[in-house]
Amino acid sequence: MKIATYNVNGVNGRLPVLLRWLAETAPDVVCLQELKAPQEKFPEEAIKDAGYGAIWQGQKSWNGVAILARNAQPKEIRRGLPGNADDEQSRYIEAVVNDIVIGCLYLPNGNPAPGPKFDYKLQWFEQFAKHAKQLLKEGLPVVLAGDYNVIPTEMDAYKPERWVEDALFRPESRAAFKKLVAQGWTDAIRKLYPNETIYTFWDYFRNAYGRNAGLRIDHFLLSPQLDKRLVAAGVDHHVRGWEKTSDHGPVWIEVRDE
DNA sequence: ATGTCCTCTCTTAGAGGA
Repeated sequence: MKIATYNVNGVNGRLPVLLRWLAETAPDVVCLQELKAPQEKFPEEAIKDAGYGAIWQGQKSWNGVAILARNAQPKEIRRGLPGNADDEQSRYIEAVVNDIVIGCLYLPNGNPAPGPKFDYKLQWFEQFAKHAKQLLKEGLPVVLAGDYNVIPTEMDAYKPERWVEDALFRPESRAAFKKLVAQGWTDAIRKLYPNETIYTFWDYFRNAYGRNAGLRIDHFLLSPQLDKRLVAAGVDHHVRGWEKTSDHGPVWIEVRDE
């Protein structure tokens, strides 16, 4: 079973790219972020015609998350984080597909830092970590997939020294990610590729993709019950080279069926 | 500082966000 995450950067603006990638790689589950579309403008029909059931939480202009399942309907567990009821930003949605709990997240960017946006990032992170801990306690196969907006280590940035003041790489962000993983999660990409340079995002500026000046900020965290089933992972980085493409590439893992 | 590209609006240019 192949599970993917993809920050599409506008689900309608990128629809041809999304559909082309779905047809080419046929992932079983897809977590999408940055829909940038209100609830009623999600391209439900086109995605259904491509063979995918979907649940989504939209928002005008910004954010927005969705879970797609091939030839199936994701069974929704929740939208929004528990304890975050007054959060107006659509950043989390959770469903069960094939007995696997799929948490799809779009963690706040947090720039400029320091400032209120960075405070919001850290507060959201804390709420998310609290929920993640609860999920671990349930002992189920769980994947938390999405755009974490965190560069975990120096290995994960083309020029880490350029990012030290940035909300994606500040010590507080890295520490929050590290603390989350330490609850008992496995960073799937890093587990399978402990020493390789792997990027999931390339800025639109300065030909970043052409120079492979990227960042690794889209992650899969696996609970122990899913980690033991992990067989492969990768980045469909060629998609980042397509016309009218997102600044992120799709990232995927493959897990054994049980 | 800059670069690019998305979406929305007091819309066809500019603002805000990433």
